[in-house]
Amino acid sequence: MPAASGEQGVREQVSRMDPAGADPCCPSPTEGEAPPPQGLFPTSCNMAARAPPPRALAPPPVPTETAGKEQVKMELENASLWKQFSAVGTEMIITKKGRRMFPGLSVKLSGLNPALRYILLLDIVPLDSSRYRFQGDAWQTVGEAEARLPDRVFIHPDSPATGAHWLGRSVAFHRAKLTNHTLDSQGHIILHSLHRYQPRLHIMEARDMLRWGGAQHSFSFPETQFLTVTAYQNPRITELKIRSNPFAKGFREDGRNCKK
DNA sequence: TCGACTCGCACTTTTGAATCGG
DNA sequence: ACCGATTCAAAAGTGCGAGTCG
Repeated sequence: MPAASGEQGVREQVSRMDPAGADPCCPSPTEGEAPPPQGLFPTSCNMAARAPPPRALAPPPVPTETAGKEQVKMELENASLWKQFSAVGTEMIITKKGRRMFPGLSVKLSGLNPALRYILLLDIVPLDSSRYRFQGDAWQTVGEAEARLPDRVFIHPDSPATGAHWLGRSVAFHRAKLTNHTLDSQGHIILHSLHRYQPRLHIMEARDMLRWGGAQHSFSFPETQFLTVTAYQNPRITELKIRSNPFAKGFREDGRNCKK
């Protein structure tokens, strides 16, 4: 299946950590996108104020002299599935214990330096400042969004790995979990229910897990935007999920658990 | 009263340890 | 002793529906 081209449906921002500049743990918002209310990574104060998730670290920067000379590209592998959901209005269940995303984010990378090491990150940012409700047959805004929660990132379990490792294989973030538990200690990404979000993927040069720095590439795919819910609102989304998700096989018409 | 949320259920897939044979 | 393939049980991931909460 041909994946979406690097130019189609992909927005990339490339930024560079300034070794001697502003707070390296909180890079200023990248250009070309509405600046999120908070930086990509929590401030050290934020990190100290809450229990750190197992793989969500705020490492010190590493000055690097090697910038990506070739253009780094990221393609969404399962873009067609995402587009099916997006056409209906993607909903993601969030639970207290954490729920995986479906569809999951699966991408292919190109343009990385095979010899350099990289860390791949996923974070999810609010799309707007509204709260939503499913009324009639559509989502409508019903008021102001709740206060933004502390940012958390999901670090791909293979990180850090060389460019050679990431190139030519599909990189899946299906283990990332979403929760509505504001005091979550499992490192899941905390979101508000009934809000709209945009997942973002980041590639960072790194020598190891504790020394990040150098060029940073950020990508977002419009078709991966979603609304968070604690129970599906749109029956068409339920139908699509049951049809597409192997774990929900039991609810298909030929399954024993299907409702008549 | 109503909408949002939680929890347990029955089902499926995934994962990893144990076992077996070459 | 080692390694790869197979088996199997436990863990994890699904949506549903009833019950709870504010």
